[in-house]
Amino acid sequence: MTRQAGIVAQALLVVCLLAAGDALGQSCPALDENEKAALAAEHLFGGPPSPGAILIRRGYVTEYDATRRVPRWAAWHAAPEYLMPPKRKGRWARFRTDPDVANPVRKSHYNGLFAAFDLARGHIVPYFIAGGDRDGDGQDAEIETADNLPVEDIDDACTVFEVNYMSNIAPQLHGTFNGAGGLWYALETKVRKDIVGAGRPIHIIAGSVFGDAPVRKVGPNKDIHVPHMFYKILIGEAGAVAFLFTHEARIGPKGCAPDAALESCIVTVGDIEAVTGLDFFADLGDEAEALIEDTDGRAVWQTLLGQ
DNA sequence: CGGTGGCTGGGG
DNA sequence: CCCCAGCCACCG
Repeated sequence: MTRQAGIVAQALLVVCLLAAGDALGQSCPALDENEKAALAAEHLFGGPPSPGAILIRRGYVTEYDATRRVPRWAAWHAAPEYLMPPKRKGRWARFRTDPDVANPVRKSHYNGLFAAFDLARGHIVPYFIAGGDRDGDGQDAEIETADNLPVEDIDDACTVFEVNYMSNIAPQLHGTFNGAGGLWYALETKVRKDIVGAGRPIHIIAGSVFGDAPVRKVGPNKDIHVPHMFYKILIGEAGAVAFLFTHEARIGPKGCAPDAALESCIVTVGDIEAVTGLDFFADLGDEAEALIEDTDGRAVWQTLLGQ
């Protein structure tokens, strides 16, 4: 190949990769109604916390806030068999445009935010629960055979792709929140290693909080809203424990500062409802709902940790 | 897509 | 101590 041809080939490669950078996740088989019902039943503990339209995925269920362009909440079942997703590299690492929302956020919309504001593409439903044989055909998204050849199950690959949809992403401060050393990372790590990884499956609901304070809006159209706070609720057999974290601003009287100890971020489910307007676990019925919402979060936390 | 890099915390 | 894991970023 001549030098000129080499330059042309290189340019073409770059163009193709730039186009692929905003790729759609469009190759996944659609879920039928029976599959959707089963997935909602698995992931959505106690019913949806709001009456809005929900998106049902293989690994989670979510309500996307199309106005603020971030997830409002997401709910998922975190089980030990889901802790083995393919290594997060190559196509498994790619953020994907959600084909199921209108005017979707694209990966490129976050370009430059990290350098300018330390805002990263933060997963609400984490990558590490995207594994497992979700469709029960005996094959995961990617396994190694005896011949050391990777074998792929497209349905389970879609679990991974859907976790990487940009509709599962919110702008999160990397250094002080989402990255190593941040409270969001610290809680995810505890869940992955010390709760689910220790053999105790749980249900999780997490989401964003917006209140009466100035909202930072980012992206090319300045329409991606940076949440004021984030919350996460863990539900186990002993009850629920809720965490409320300040991100850009504290809304209401609760919620810990970025440099607080993780345990000091524990609040009640009612505190999350007060600041979000959501109603969790409504399908349980008043008695069971009150029971799970009135449990001592700190005691539940210790139980989940096996202590 | 592969390669490389920064950051922090945990472990040998 | 260094090295690795898990968050990410950016480059061609």
